[in-house]
Amino acid sequence: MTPSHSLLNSNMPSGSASLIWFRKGLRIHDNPALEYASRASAFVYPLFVIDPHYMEPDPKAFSPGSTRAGISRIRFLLESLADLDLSLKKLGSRLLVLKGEPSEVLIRCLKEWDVKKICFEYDTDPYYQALDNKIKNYASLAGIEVFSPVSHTLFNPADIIEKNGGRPPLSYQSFLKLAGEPSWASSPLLVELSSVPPVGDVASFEISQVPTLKELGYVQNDQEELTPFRGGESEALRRLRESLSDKEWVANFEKPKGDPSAYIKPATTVLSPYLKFGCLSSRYFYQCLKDVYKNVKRHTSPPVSLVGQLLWREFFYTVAFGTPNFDKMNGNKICKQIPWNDDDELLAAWREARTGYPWIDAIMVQLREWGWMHHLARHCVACFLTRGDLFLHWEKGRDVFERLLIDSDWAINNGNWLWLSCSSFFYQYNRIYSPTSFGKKYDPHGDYIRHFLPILKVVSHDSASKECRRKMGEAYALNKKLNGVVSEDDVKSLRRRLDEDGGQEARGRRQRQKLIS
DNA sequence: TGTGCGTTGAAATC
DNA sequence: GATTTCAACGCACA
Repeated sequence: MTPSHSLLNSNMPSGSASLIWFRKGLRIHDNPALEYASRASAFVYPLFVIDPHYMEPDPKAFSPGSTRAGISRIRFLLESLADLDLSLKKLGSRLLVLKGEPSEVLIRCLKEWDVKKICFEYDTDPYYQALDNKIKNYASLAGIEVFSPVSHTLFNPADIIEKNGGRPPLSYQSFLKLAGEPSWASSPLLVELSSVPPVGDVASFEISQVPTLKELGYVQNDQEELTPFRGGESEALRRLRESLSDKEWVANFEKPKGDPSAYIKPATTVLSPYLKFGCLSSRYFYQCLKDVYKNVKRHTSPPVSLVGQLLWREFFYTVAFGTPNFDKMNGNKICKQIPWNDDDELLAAWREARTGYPWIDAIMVQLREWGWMHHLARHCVACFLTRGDLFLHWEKGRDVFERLLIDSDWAINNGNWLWLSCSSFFYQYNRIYSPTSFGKKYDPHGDYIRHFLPILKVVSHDSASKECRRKMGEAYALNKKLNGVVSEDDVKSLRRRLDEDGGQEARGRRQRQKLIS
C-alpha cells in the first residue's frame, strides 16, 4: 500500500548498476526515480517495456488500435518515448526499449545486468499495483533495493485516506480540507539533472529503437484522422509555457465558463494528456500556477481555478485508490445500483456518432479524431448515453472513452462516469444536459458541428442531388440499352462502377475540404 | 428529523 | 448577461 523508499546503500561501490523503469513519468524534469537511479551508480539502464497486452494491434477492435488503446493514444505514447530518448541522449544516456510481459522482462533484466537498485514511479492504478508487487517481491528476495517514489500526483492518496480514518473523502470540499497544501509546496523541486551515468552492457538483449506505428504492425489509413496533439515532454513544456504566458487568463480561469465548442483555440490548457503520461509533472505545473498567482492582484480558486483542476485529479486518484471495484457497478460500495438497459445497437449508434443529434454526434467525432474534447462536451455525451437519454450502462461509455481518449486516465475516467451517470458523487438526476439547447448556447451557428461531423452524414443537397441524378441517368441509360431486361449481375456491376467514381469524388471533396480548413 | 450543501441544468425573466 | 424559478437528489451533520 505504501511506497517503499529505502535509503540503505546510498553509497554504492563504483561499478554498481541501477535500472529506471519508465511507465508513466515520461520526463526528465521533476523525476525523483531517475534522479535517485543516477545517484552513486556507475551505470544506469533506462528501460521502457512494450507490453503486447497494451500495444499489439487488434484488427477486431471497433476502432484502429490495440485491444486497449486507440491508435491516437499509441502514437502519442510513441512520440513521448522518442522525445524521452532524445533528452536522455543529451544527458549521455538513451532509452532502452524491450518487448514482452513486463514482469518477465524486468526480472530477466535485473538478473542479466546485475542491477543493485531498481527505481520506478509509484503508481496507484490496479494494473500497476499488481505488477509492481511482483517486482518488489522479486527484488526483496534477490536483495535488490527498490525506490518507488510518489511523483505522479501532488499528494500520496494513501496519506489522505489515512487522515480521514481509512476512508477516502467523497466530496471535493472534504478532500480540500484534508489535503491542505502539499508538503513540498514551498520547497524547490529537484534540480535539473546535468547528466545521467552511461548505459552498461546490455548482455544478450536485443534492444530496439523507439518503434514507429508501422514497426508495431499498425496499418495506417490515409483517410484516418489522428489527434493533432503531439506527445512528449518537450511539447508538454512548450504548451505549458504558452498557457502560462497569459497571466490574466491563468488568474481568471473558471472551468464552467469555458466554451466546449471552441476548437481552434480550446478553452482549456489541453495539458491533460501530458499529465496522464507524466510528460508534465503535476507538481511542477502546480508550482508554476502558484508563481503566477503570487504576481497578480486577484485570482480564482478551487474548484473552478486551474489549481482546482489539478486538485480534481487528486480527488479522483484518492477515491479510486481507496474504493474496491471502483471501475464497476457491482461490488462498488459508493456506486448506486441502477438497472441500466443493454442495447448494443444504441451503444453502437452513440459510439459511431449517429444518434441523430448533431451536437452529440459532433462531440463523438471529435473524440474519435482528436482523442480529446472539452470537459463539458464529455458531460453532454456521457449524460446522453446514461441517465439523460439512452439509459445505457456507464461502464460501456467508460470503455469507449478509455480506448479513444489520449488523456484517458483510469481514476479520472471512471470517476467522471460515476459522476455523470449519477451513480456516485453527484445525485441530481433531474438536471439533464439537453442534446440540443446546451450545444446551441455555445455553438449557435453550428461551426463546431460542421467542423466535426463527417461531410457525408450532413447531406449537402446540392452535391448529393447532383450525384443522385448522375446515378439515375446511368441506370436509365443501361435499362434503355438492354431494353428493360437487366440482370442482377448488370445491376451489381453498375453499382460497382458508380461507387468507384463516386468514391473518388468523395475523396477529392475531403481533400479539398482539408485544404480549406 | 430537519437543514444546508453540492465544480458547471433549463427555461423564464429581467 | 445575470438572476430567479422550477423541481429536487443523497449525504453529512446537528
